[in-house]
This record gives sequence, structure tokens and C-alpha cells, in this order.
Amino acid sequence: MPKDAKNSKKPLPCGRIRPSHTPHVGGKDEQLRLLQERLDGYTKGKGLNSSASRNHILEIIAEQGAHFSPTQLIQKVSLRFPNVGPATVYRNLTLFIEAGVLRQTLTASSGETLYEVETEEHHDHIVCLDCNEIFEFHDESIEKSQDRVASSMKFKPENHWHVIYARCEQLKRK
Amino acid sequence: MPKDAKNSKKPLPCGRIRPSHTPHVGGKDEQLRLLQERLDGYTKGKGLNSSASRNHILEIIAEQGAHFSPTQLIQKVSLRFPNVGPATVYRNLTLFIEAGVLRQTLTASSGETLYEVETEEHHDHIVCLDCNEIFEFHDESIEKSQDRVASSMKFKPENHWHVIYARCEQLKRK
DNA sequence: ATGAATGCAAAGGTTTTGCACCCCC
DNA sequence: GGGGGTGCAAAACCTTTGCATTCAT
Repeated sequence: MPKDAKNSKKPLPCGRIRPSHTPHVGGKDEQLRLLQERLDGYTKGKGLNSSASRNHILEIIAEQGAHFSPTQLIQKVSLRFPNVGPATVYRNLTLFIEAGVLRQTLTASSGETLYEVETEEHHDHIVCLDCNEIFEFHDESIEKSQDRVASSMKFKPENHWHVIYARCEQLKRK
Repeated sequence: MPKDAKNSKKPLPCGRIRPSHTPHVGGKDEQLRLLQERLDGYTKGKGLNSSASRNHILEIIAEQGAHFSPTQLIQKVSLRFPNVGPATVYRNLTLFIEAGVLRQTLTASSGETLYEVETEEHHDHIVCLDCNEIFEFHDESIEKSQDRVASSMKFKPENHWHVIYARCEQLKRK
């Protein structure tokens, strides 16, 4: 099942505009600068070095600006920077998470774990079963109910993972 | 809610009783019979054969009666039935899902995909970060909000995956 | 100079596949 | 008899690790 993540304005199969995802502000360059800043803050504090490969990987992430699997990232990276191998990508993914640049986010319908750029505001996901695209939502009443349910079971919620798999109504109408 | 003597009362690290999970009715034997019935319904309809190995795997699943990873299942199976290998287990897991006997359910904190026995009523999950045990919940208002959110975004929800990661308050009090 | 980071290759783990053989209908 | 199912081994993947080398500070 081929999955092409071209970031064009071409509407999705269901007639929607592709969601802009994580770059909630600014364009790719803005996004990259922001990520770099966060990363630098972390590495500075830990006394870590910088490296060309690391910046290259971050560059690809900023461009792609969406939910992605390690494999997708590795492919894009090795296309543009053929000498940067999977090991380096994986090592840096780990680092990016520690640095608060990325977070692990959801399991695609394929079963792969996906990553996304860390954002200020919490959000959950809707995965479209027709076009395979990932949308975001946030609903305060769900959040509240969640807390209520957890504490009624004497749990203290720390985190959650809420994905709705759905179909475009527009597509169905075709 | 009948109690199975085997589903013992040894409390979890956090002081709770271990949840009974999927065998919502009856004991292991009852559970096995139910699964077998569902499976037979499917295989009959498709003109598939039966097999000893398949039944052995189902037997282990019925005994285990909780959320499990392929790896865990493979280990238990090969312990009791040393000639049943991973390939057979995987092939049957796929079949069991098609047959509506199992469903893929959530990603453990380790990242593994887990399976569970398909039940009538939908439920979601709370994973305890202290004792690693998996509990279930169902909340009508969350379900409703979910539908509302999805349709406000012009989606038709088909399915969802909602996991709360939480801590036992009792444990924290220690 | 001294850790950090990389690149490469090899190892680890999990899941799938090919194929000859066996078994159920 | 014929197709489904199995067992074994190999292949295919994805991810991690070891190690010598390069790089940043």
C-alpha cells in the first residue's frame, strides 16, 4: 500500500485540503528555527555537541511537518543525505524526544508507531480511513470526562492516547 | 459476575484485585467453548478445515483470558505444545481476528501491539503505570462527545482507540 | 585532548514467506 | 483427491549495538 506524503495543496481524495498539522505557526523555515532552538536549549544544558547529521535530520522533520514513522523519515533522510544511515536517525529520534522536540504519538492503522513535533497544546487524533490522512482535535468535555472516569476508578491520569478512526462523509457521497 | 477460583485474589502491587478482563462470563472452560463456537461459525461459513494446532492455540488464549502480545502467546504455546511454532501462531492470530474471536486492542507502554478476546460491549482501557496492569472502562458521555466531535469535522467515526495511562493513587500513598 | 557523534556492519527481535508434507473434508 | 493447514527454515524487516573513526569544543 503506497503512501505518498506530498505536502502539496492538492486536495485529498475526500475533497479536503490537507491539514497543516504541527507547524501551527509560520512556514518551514520558521518551524526549523523553532525546533533548532528547543534542541539547542537541551544540548547546551547537557553539554552535548552539535553535528551536521543531526541538523540534517531536523531539517527533514521540519519540512515534512506531519506525523511520520521512523521508516518514512529514514527514507527521506537517506535520499537527500545518503551517508546518514538508520542508526543515526534512530539515535537522534531518541534524543529529540528527550529534548522535547518530538513526541511519540499514535499507532497508524498499519501498526507502526508515529512521531510528531511536540506542540504546546495537547491534542488527539482522527485518522481518516479513506484518505489515510491524520487530523487533530481537542475537546474539553472529553478531557474532563476522562479525568472523572479515572479518578472514579481511583487512578491519577498522567497521559492518554485517543485516536478516532473515521471515514470522510464527503467521500462516501461520491 | 461469576468468579473463577483460578482468577485468584492475590492483590496487585497497588493493593487492588487483579481485573478479570475478558472472561466476563463463566470460567476458562466456558470461555473456551464460546470462542470455539464463534470460530466454528466462521470456518464453517468459509469452508475451512479445523486443526489440532489451531485448537491448542485457542485453548491457551482462553486460559490466559487477558490482553496479550503475540510474543507472550508464542511462548506459552510453545511451552505446552513444543511443535507449534511462531508461524502457526501468527497465521492463526490473523484468522482469529477475521473470525471475530480476537481484536487488536492497544499499544502497551512497551510499544507492543496487544490482542484481546472480542467482547459484545465496547470498552476502552486504563493502563496502570505503577503495576502495569490493564483495566477497562466505558463512559457513555465520552462516546457521545466523540461522535459529536467527529461529525462536527464531517467524519463518520467507525472505531476508536482510547487508552488512559495513569497511576494508582493507593500506591502513591505508600 | 577528550568526550560526543557518526558510519558501517553485525546482531537481535519480530513477523512473513516458501515449500514439502500431512490432514481434514 | 484436492485444497487447507502445518512445521521448519529462510527471508524480510525494523531497531539496536559494537567499534573504529571523525568531529566539536
